[in-house]
Amino acid sequence: MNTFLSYNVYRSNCPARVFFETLANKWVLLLMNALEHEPQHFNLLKKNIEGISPKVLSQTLKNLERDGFIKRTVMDTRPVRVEYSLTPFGEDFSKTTYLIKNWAEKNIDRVLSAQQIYDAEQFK
Amino acid sequence: MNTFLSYNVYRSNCPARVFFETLANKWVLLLMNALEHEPQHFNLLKKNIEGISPKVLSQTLKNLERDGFIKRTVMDTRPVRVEYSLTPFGEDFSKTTYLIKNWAEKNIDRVLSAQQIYDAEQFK
DNA sequence: CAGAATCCTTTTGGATACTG
DNA sequence: CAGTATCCAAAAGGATTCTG
Repeated sequence: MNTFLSYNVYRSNCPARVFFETLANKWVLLLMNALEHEPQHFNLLKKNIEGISPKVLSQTLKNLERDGFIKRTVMDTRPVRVEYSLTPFGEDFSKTTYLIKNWAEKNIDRVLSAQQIYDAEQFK
Repeated sequence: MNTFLSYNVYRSNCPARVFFETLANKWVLLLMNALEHEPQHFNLLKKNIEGISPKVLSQTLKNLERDGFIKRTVMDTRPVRVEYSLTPFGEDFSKTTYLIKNWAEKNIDRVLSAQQIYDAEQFK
């Protein structure tokens, strides 16, 4: 069945690598975080995640649904409303994505000053 | 100085968002993990991270050095050897990147079966 | 060995208009 | 409202060759 003794993201055609590459995407990570603990509708997500186009939002949601992270619920209203929420599996993963988001927000100041120092050094 | 009351990755021109987008990259994440606890030379990294080209490896290393994650040490030998290692700041971040890598390797089986179920459902 | 340079392919994404 | 479709621009990446 599976020819890999164990999964390894460093191997270019390991399934874990392929999957890992789909996760290493800004829209995926932002979306997972945006949905943490609060289901949202399509247009709300589009508004909350600044800069995402309907096309990209749509395809990213579809992929995450396929991977089992997101549940798509069509509301029986006119006009139709569609609610996106995390599955328990998605909730689990979002704990990890949150850490990256959080780390970035917490450490950006330090990165910015490292960049300034580096750039000044190059200029000399 | 800084016009942002607080950093927020959901705002498209917040510095934290810009930085976050540089992190949401497969080569960055793989590289950070590859260097965890073991400094390596250029060609060793190239060998260990399957599929990375010298061009991409070089530019990714340079960016990570600029951000303060990586230290580049030129060895005084012939021919020259260059050692890449994580800074303490990089070590800290690598703890987070490790969690993603680890999560992917641990949960890939579940994702693969979710995909199969989803695809079968679409086919009906 | 470490990496720069070049050129070219592929992927990703953005804008916009349109539909059930 | 929740998308899809189209077309196009931009960015990322790959292969290869070359040099100090």
